[in-house]
Amino acid sequence: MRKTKEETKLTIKKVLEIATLKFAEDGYANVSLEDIVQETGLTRGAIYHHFKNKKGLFASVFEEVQKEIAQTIEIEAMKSNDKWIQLINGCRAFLTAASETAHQRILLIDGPAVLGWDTFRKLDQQYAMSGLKEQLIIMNQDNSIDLKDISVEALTHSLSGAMNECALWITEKNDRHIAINEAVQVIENFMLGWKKK
Amino acid sequence: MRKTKEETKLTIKKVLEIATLKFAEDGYANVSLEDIVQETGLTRGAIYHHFKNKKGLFASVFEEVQKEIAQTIEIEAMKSNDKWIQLINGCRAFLTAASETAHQRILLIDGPAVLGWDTFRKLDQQYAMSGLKEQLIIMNQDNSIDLKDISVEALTHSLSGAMNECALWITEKNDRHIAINEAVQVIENFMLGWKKK
DNA sequence: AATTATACATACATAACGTATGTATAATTA
DNA sequence: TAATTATACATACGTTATGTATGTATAATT
Repeated sequence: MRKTKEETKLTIKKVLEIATLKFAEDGYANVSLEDIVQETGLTRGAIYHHFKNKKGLFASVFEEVQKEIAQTIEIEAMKSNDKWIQLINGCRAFLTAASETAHQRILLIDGPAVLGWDTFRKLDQQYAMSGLKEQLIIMNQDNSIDLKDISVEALTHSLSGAMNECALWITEKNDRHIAINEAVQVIENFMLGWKKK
Repeated sequence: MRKTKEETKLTIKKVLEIATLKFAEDGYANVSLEDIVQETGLTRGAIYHHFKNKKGLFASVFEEVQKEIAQTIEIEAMKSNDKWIQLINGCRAFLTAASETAHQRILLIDGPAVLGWDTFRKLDQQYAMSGLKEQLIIMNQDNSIDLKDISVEALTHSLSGAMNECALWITEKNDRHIAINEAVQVIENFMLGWKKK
């Protein structure tokens, strides 16, 4: 009955993939472990062996999605050397990724509710917001922007919140491309006040 | 066993009050109807008589909290005749109310997850965001601001999202007063680009 | 005065979570 | 390589929470 380490990795991956799909489609509360069990062809025992409980499984799923998006952003942002363009491109990449992926329900809706605000914040900080904050600090230091007496933390949270909400808004628009542009334009205008020309 | 209409009103009010407290403290998922039943001294039957189910009870609670905050904002905003000051005061009032009330978990965290994004958005639109959007449109028309080619919708969502996130951030800071000021400053700066001098 | 509607209570069916335990076999050690 | 141990699951069960069906007393209505 015991599987090889390679096989084990595969089963975990399989569970995560299916759980991600189900959670994204139906929402955490509407997915029972039994659903996941059936689609994976495993049993409850298997899942409880690899994950602490339903919430633990969700946490793993959440982190995976988070990582994936963070990577996408990093890649897109780094396509330019201009710090300002990096910022804007990063924002666009987030809006695109977070609104297109079927995973946004996991990331933005169920995430905070299931994990709790503090846990969510820690993870969001680790993967998503730290990058944004650092970028702002760097830009402030090398004079790409001048934040003056503005609180970087408040600014970071404001931008992050604005983009999270926009991602959800974009998803329900029929022409996502237009909506993304509109959102990026707003975000860029938000920052324009601090831009050093 | 049957109560008079007055008494009925009171029981409903009692259930709502206790449910609000419990949901705010422990979160929707961690509150069982049994908890509420015990604290109200009623039975499950009573609750299912007045509300469709647990989610329905939460929806009622959510709407109450929403209404309450909307009122506070309206009152604060209308203390000035200057449209710009109305906007900023409204934002400050929201940040204050949504971060100080113990109800923010209901409003910002559980709300979207339990009700679903679309329902949440509809209610949020009805009570919170419509006011903001209207204010922006009015200001744009009477030349308090000039939004140019910016999408009002995208702007509204951005501001709303920024403030929601800030409200949560403010709550976990030890000096809320300072944090509120920092957040208001950011929001005001966001809008400054469009302000007609 | 008779009827009806309603504000609950009680009892039960169902579903979902989580835990305890068992087992086969891969991995490790002797 | 034989013996031991650790682990990847499966099975079975206990518990809890939701929701539904039904009963009953009494306020409201006719």
